Amino acid sequence: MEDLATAIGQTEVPARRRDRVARAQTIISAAKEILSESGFDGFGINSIARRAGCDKQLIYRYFEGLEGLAEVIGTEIADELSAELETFSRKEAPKSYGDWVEPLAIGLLNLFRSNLIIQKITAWELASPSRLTRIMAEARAKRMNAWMVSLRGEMKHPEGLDVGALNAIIIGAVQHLAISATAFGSQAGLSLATDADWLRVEAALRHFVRSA
Amino acid sequence: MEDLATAIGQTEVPARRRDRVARAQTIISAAKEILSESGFDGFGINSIARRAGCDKQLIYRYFEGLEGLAEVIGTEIADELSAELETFSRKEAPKSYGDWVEPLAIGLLNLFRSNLIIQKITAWELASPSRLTRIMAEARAKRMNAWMVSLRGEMKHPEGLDVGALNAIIIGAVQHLAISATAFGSQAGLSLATDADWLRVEAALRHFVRSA
DNA sequence: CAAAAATATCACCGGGCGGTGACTTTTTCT
DNA sequence: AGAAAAAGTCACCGCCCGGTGATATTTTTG
Repeated sequence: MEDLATAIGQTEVPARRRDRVARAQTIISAAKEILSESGFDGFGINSIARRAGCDKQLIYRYFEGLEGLAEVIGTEIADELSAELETFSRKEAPKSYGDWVEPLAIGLLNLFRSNLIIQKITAWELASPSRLTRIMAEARAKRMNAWMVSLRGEMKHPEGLDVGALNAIIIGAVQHLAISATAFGSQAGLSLATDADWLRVEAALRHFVRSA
Repeated sequence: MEDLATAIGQTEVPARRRDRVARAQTIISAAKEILSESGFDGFGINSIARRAGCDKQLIYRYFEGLEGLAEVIGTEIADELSAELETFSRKEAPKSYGDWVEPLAIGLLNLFRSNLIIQKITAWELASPSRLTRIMAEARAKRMNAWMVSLRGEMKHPEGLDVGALNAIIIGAVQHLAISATAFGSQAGLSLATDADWLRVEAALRHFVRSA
């Protein structure tokens, strides 16, 4: 990279031994790792700095403290989330509530299953809401809600169906199952370890939403 | 009370200024309060002793530390839970899956809604499992599972219904909604503050399980 | 090259935590 | 009554936390 710059003849950019953006990224990565592993328990100035291999002072300088760092991570997560949501939102005009909500439910399920950080943020905001959890969850929740209403706007609701309540139930179940699976490997006596287990869940979910 | 004892002529039981069991109960109550309010965040030796108005040493002496205290509280909670579960388990032989699971779902929903401690224990075990959370959740989970299988044994399952998966979904949803309601007052855009809100949830839940 | 600014590190503070030993006061036993 | 045991209090320890000022090192600028 630097070779390119000098070759072009720009103001030389010597391979800096001190690179702020790289450092900042290291810190962000360390914080994300900790968050995935231990949640907000280990999400502290000392712990993050230790894992990033730098002094905690840098976190204050680069991000103006933990809250700033949380904001950065929150928006990063939200961006990744937005991208993922797009991938399973475009189906043709749904014909029924089941048609509409089934891919939504399955998509969310897999999204939550595969994203440990979102699991931790969700779980911690339920167990121990704080400034930090709220900062992180805010951007994410905003995008998810926007996405949902955008989907909802596309279809007409059947008469007599309380779509808001039904969705809250479905989404709640999906979140709970995903979180419980990584925490215990099971939920309410149902093992949630193998792919076969999850296929059962998917089938049951489909059954629920289609028969509604 | 003491008057009665002396009147009868028993070995006099002077109104003790130091009463171990009363003290112990004070400590347990204090711990439960803290648990309801702050979860396992504030569930520490110092904090509990402060709230109970006594020295933390007593917690070590009476309960052999935090873990012992957690065990006592866990079994207390489990006992209360067992009693409550009995109250809505006895319906006549159910004729369908919906018949069987509807009162179960609604009962669990109201039980979780009204029991802050169980909410906190559940939420914390998902967010930050530890020795303490596990100790507390163990007795409770054991009784709940026993109760569920006892119910399950009473009915024959319709063919093609994955009862285990369906139940896991329903129970997960119920738990998540209750916890989310006390934490935010809403879930997935659905307000969960007023009784009317919860009636919507109950109706939607009934709709789900009946149509399954 | 030297001065200035950015970058990074270190040492230290107060405070809360869990945990423990030594102590005083009360109750019970003989 | 006096001794032993139980109940309760106090002071202290080491540890890790978040936070901050002073300092060392590197990079950029003039």
